[in-house]
Amino acid sequence: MDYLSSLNEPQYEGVVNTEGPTMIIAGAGSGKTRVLTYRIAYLMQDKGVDPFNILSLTFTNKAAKEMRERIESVVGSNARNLWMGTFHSVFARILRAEAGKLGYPSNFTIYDTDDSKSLIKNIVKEYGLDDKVYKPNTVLSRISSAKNRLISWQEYTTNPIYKADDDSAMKPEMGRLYKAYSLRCKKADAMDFDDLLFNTNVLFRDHLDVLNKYQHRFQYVLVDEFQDTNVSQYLITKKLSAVNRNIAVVGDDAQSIYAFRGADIENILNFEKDFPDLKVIKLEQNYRSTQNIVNAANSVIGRNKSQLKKTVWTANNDGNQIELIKSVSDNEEGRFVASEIFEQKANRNYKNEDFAILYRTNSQSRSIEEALRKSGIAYRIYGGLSFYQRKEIKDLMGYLRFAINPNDEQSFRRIINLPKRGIGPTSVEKIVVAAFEHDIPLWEVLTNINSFLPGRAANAINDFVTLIKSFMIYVETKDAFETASHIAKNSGLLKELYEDKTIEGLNRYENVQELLNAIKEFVDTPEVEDKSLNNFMQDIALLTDNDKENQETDVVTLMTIHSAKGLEFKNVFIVGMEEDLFPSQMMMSSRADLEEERRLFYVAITRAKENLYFSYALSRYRYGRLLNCEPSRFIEEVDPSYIKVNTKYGSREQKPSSFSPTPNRNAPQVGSNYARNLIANRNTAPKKPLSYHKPSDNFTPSDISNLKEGMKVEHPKFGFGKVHKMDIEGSNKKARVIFENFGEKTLLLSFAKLRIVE
DNA sequence: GATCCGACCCTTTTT
DNA sequence: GGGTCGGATC
Repeated sequence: MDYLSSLNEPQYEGVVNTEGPTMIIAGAGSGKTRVLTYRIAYLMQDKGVDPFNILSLTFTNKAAKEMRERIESVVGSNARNLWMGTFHSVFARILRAEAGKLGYPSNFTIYDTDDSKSLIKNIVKEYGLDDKVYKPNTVLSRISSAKNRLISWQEYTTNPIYKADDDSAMKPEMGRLYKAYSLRCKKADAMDFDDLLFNTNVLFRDHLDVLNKYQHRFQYVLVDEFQDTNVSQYLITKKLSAVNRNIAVVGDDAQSIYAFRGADIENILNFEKDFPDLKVIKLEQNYRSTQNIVNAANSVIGRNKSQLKKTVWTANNDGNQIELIKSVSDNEEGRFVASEIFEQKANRNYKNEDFAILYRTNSQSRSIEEALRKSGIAYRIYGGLSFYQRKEIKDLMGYLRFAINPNDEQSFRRIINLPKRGIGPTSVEKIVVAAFEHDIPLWEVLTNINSFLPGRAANAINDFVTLIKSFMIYVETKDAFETASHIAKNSGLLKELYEDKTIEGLNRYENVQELLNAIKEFVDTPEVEDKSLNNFMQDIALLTDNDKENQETDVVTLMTIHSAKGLEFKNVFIVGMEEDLFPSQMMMSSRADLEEERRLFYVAITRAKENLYFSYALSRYRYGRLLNCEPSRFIEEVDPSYIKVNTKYGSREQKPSSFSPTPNRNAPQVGSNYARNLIANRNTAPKKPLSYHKPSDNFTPSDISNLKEGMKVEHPKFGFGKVHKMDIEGSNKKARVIFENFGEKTLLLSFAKLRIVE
């Protein structure tokens, strides 16, 4: 095969070693995806394996989709028949086929995290427990981690170990909540994300005939990002491949960043125990990044105690040093990043798509976004609030879900009084409790509401039931698009949105239209045989924004480091490199946590192909307050020879001594690398204390698009000054302003905040 | 039961 | 900075 000739030795091994258990330890940028795709292509083309017999599990829908496309480009459209997807989507599909065996209908609802949390909130309230102690997040993560270790609520509530744990955590009711939560999900014919894996394990444990069927179907099993699998996922793959034993796992322990979600690095060790004849292949040559970036990354990850031995190296050029950018504030950080992108595009012919800005938390995107918008740089944000999490979308989805599964408690709560029907929380609570106490489905209570509620409320419910029944007929007889648009209109949702003429209202209306368009597209796809709403809704809860088609291509990418895993960009900015932010304050309590955080840093560094920037700010808005920040310890963890301080940005007063920490906090740092770096980089006199102008009380930036020479202006930092000259370079307008106390400064109009005084 | 307003919490990261 | 929740009021 000609495509095989392009592979190096271990890559080749990874592709053609198809029989028996294989573990591929793949360093960052070592061509992992290539090996995986070629391996599958090789199975199909050279070994004649039917794609229906290959199961390939990835971590994100996006990864699955990309891999399928790449395989398709080698072997053609037959690749569509591969079983390829995330653990959650593949096993949701299997669970729907086998649902009856577990006592679920095949149209069970998948609860997303919001559904789970709000159900927990309801239960905590019903039990009269303190919602400060039993926060939805805390409770859910406890339940989730139990499920991911395959601990059922029955086990949890009978084994005193868990009780003791919860008692000492001052949360003695956790077991009761786990039980109630599970029963309520079951009653609603709903599974949460963890149930999809948990119940697959139950299915394979209790129904050997089913297990047997899939064991024989999946002759070859591949698992990508193996380091991020949890126990529940691992056991599923282990069982599935127990007969044919053709299992290949691919991963990199250095990039394990999902321990918080139950991912267990032990899986790698267990794998060796479970499959003693395991063949281990190491991919160590990095083809992605420059020498400097690879070395910097190695110097970081070398600090972790727990890791598998491997040496990532590259034959690429040395490349440039990492540039360290210091800013006084998060807003300035945004401006610096934006102008660096602007400059690099102009000087080195990069396009927007060659840049990524990575951060630790989604909330950091705002200041960056603002700066990019102001400088006219097209960007796209991944993650954050996903399309399907928007209120108006959830509202419509609530109706769609409820028409398919009228026992879905969460959807019921969402839509019952939307639009207003005069049914308040009291009635809703009565209905839900009645269903539980009489042990009958929610829908049965609703259809016989007169036995449960008195007059006025009952009438409203009856109208609601009639409406839903009319929707159900559509669900049964029409395609997804007809059904959804009918429901959107006749539920009154669309009307309500249409009447809202505010900008946000318009936006919401458009979002609903976008959802309807997506459904239309689904219906119009020739390959889709089952065009029912039911089919459309199947794994919609498993989709995230990141899975959406990218409409614009030449855009700067903004995303969390977590979402960036598996991707690569020519130029990468890691922003917000500050203590308590990255590493996150929540990850500094234990060595294991800090090591995970460091692996995250490693992932971030290794996304870059050509140029890498670290950026930190001395102050930043967090929880609505302006906080002082210190540079991240991670900066000093990179061997200083790979870093240079960027002197283009930052105010002149504090130029070259740049990456000094603010003089406070940990005095014991003296003698650390930190202090040494500091001294090594200090090549000017000690920095002058800052004495910036304090903006006038009435300071509000003026519209400065028509700024003229001779105007008197106020700058929030530099104080008062006079516009000396206007410069225009391309689309870039600059003003040279002579400030009373700071002399001449050149300000980019797109960035500068100036108040025109006269 | 609906609506408005102030108090309070918050922030990891994702299927 | 923003989203949620509870209390006061209609």
